[in-house]
Amino acid sequence: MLDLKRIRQEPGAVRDELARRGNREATDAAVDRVLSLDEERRALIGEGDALKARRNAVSQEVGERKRRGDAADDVIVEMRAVAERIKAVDARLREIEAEIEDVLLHTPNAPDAGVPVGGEEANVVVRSWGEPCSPDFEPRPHWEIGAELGLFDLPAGAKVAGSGFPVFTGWGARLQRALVSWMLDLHRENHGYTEAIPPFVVNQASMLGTGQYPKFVEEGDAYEIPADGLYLVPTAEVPVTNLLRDELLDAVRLPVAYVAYSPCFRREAGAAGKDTRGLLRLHQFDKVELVRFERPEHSSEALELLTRHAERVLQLLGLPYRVVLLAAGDLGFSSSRTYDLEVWAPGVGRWLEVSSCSNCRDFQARRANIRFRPAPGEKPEFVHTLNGSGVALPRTTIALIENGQQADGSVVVPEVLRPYLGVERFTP
RNA sequence: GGAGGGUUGUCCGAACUGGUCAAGGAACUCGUCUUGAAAACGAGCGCCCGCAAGGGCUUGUGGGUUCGAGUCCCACACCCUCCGCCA
Repeated sequence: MLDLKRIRQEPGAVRDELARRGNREATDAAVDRVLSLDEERRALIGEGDALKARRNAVSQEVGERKRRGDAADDVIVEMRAVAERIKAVDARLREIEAEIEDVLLHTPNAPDAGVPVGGEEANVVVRSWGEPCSPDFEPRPHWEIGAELGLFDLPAGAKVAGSGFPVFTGWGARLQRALVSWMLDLHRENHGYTEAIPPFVVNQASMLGTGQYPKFVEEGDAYEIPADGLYLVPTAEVPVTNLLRDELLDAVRLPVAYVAYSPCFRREAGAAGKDTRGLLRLHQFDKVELVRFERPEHSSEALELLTRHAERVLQLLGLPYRVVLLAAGDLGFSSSRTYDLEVWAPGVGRWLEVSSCSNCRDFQARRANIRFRPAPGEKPEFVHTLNGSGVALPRTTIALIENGQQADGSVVVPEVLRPYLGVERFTP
């Protein structure tokens, strides 16, 4: 959520920042709406406060008169009218504040200054690692290899739950478990993260805290459990970031860094029929997520650090990848700056997004009310929150299969996973 | 699912039958004192509106009763105890 005070103080700057996302008309309208509502709001506060001051003074007088045994009927009659008026003013004020909140909750984060303007086509590859080379035989797509080696059974998953709910079997299942264990170990031992297993459902306050509510939910992308007011987590970012919701942290506790495994559930309402082949796009998938809470002045460098931590996973797996700085129009709702990690998959002949590392600055912290006291005696400030996949499993699995495939139909297992799996390759 | 108890500020914790500023303490900040510190003492220590003076709000959340609600009523959330059910 953007800072109402800042919108009031520098509306022009806020307009320009938001316009970088590419829909100036809509964002300008939101800012203007907030400004006019805020003006009305402050006028009503003035009126209401004056009435309440009168009420407080008279109530005190009534108390004194009653204690003395005097009558107070005359002012009590006056106060009935004042109380009515206060109720009306407060009711209108609540409406206005709810509307301001509604607009603000639907308004995305402002992109960082260094973020390129434009849509997806304006994304910038900032670096790459490894050679996206194809083998000297015709590489096959992962769904063929997977079926042949019995790594997963998509028709079975479709029967049990529906299309997009995969079933991993045999070495494929063990590979998922190995990847999760190894990634958690890597980030905990080498990168200093605290391991966490969060709830896989969250309440509405949590969805609001990280920015999924209201938009993501309204657009039908979340799995809901109406009977309990819960949602299946679309990413561990939601429960883990909300671990510190409504907390006032000691500055010495920062940074806080969590690595968490969770399955992720997404309805992908807007993406029907797109990239549906094999494991490319799923309704349920596993992910290891990195979440950091930082002092504001450290969040920019923390995003670089967190991105390097995610990259380390791909390097150790030996998968060629590139780092893409997202343009403003391609940014997620809550993010001010995002690096996508895209891994090369020769079988499908494409770069696949396996991680998205974002600095949300104070956008989520303001929604979730996550603060810290910079120094003893100073005012609490909002922390900056960051998150990134470290990394998502299915597309990493695709890359492992398609990059590891051999002419004889076997798939070579990366060295780092061998202690977890006990084999060097998967064979037919 | 049933019964009971609870939720007060950064933390701890009080407030009889509704009528002062939500007592007091701890921590923290500034100041006085001190060679320095501790102790002691004084002030400050949440949010909103306002240039300011000042005013308003804040006892889990949301309603209600009342001139006036931490206090009374209703609903909900969460925590604790017990019963039931159950991995």
